[in-house]
Amino acid sequence: MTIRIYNTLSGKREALKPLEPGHVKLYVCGITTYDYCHIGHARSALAFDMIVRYLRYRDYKVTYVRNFTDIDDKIIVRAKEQKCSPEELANRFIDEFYVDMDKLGIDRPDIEPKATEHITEMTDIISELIDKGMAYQAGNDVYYIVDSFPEYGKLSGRNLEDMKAGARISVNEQKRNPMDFVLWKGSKPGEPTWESPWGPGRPGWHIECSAMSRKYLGETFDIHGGGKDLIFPHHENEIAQSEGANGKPFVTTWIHHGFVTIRDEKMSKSLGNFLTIRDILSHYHPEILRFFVFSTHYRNPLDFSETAMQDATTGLVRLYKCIAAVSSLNLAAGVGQSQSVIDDKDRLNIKALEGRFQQAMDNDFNTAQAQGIFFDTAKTINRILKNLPATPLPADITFLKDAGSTLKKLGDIMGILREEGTHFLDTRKQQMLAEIDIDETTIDALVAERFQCRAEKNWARSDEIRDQLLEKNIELKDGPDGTEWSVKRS
RNA sequence: GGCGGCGUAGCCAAGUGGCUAAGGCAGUGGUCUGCAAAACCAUUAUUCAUCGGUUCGACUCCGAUCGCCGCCUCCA
Repeated sequence: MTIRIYNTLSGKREALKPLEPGHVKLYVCGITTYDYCHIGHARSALAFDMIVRYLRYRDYKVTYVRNFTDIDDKIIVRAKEQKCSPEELANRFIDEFYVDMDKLGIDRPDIEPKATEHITEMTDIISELIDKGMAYQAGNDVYYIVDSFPEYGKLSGRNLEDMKAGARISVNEQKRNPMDFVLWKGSKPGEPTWESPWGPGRPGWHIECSAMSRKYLGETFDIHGGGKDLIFPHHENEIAQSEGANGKPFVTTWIHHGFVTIRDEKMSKSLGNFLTIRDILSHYHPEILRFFVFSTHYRNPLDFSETAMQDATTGLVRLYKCIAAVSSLNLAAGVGQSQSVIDDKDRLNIKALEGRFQQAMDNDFNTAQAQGIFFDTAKTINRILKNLPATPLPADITFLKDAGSTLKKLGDIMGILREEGTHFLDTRKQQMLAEIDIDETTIDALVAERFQCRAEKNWARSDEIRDQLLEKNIELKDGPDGTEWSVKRS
């Protein structure tokens, strides 16, 4: 089976064929470091984290590069506002970014280059483009000549004529063609500057990715990724720069993920409708955010709402309850005299888990389908658990425990089910308990009183206690070994 | 205006032309229970925005229409 990936360049799903067999080289556009990250950034980081984990699970070696844009207009403006240097501002938000990434359990990429540490690599490419007649200096700026690259527009499906017709680009007297874009900006007083053959200045936005990807992954590599909003102009311009300078294809496969929306509108700083990662993580467990993110295919829009987060919570708790129940099975308890209670259909269903998971994920990383398979498996496991006799066959217990381990192993690719089931549920219980107006001692006392009442068949008082606790969002569960309680979400 | 995408049950969401249109949430009936809860079982789309076309066969391909969203300016 091969992994098929949707390629923005061709508009089709294509089989993954790394240029170097078995080794995938991946470059992802990272953040501009001037503010806290919102959940749109989280989706990007999570999507590529999942992709890298899946490729590694499928035995590919992966070299994963993700950059930091640490010099740019927004950084300069924000630094001025906050009365610090652009460098200080950038470093501060890189640190904050790592705080969020660590909380989300996202692995670090192999290489995380910063734009400001690769100025020479950028000026090299700019010089090459000038030598080839594909760029020109105008004043203290250097521009790319879009007309020199006949394939300009091939990624975004545009042509220069159409773009000029609907041009919203501000007129710049220096440019020969309004579509030409800046490679190097002459510096204004007070701005960070670097020396260059064209005078002091700083790089344009697009050139950093051309320069850093070439340095770390070569002139041609397998996958380049980012948000859909980067298709034009950012990635289109990268192609023009890199293919122009190198005279070789730049990237085989372009992966672009969809946006996080709120009430079906793109979450963005300019609309002011964004929620930061730390906003969300102060209310929800990181795995709940991950479960939510992966409930929709990565290319589709993902609409954030409290309801959707509640659904994700319910779903993840359901899976955790299942694996907690399996891990609490005691292998030594079985004395082996009973027969297997697992019928062939259920056995096959559980055995098919990993194969079905791979089939879903091979098809353009279909995590939504993969989650469906998890639920389907959990349902089967729960059914078997229900039918398990007091002294189950040890082989049955082993079979179930293996199924639980497989769920955890596959869940780890999406970054879920990483905790022990009982630990996750207990922690959650404690957190929810802290939010409501009752303590554990009181609950235990009432439960004990109710136990006595039930023994005396005093159902009136027994129900009264249950209702009283339910008012505080405490749900009771009477089992053969006594009464358990849990905190209900209000 | 140009380009791209989406429209599948009350809600969310898979579906790589052909086997019963996954799965989750919510709902309903049942098993269990003193009654509940959880879990399990059953049930919930003769139909995939609409209308045409291609095909032996279409949710899936093509065209048109309607609606929504995104990009074309910084953006994940």
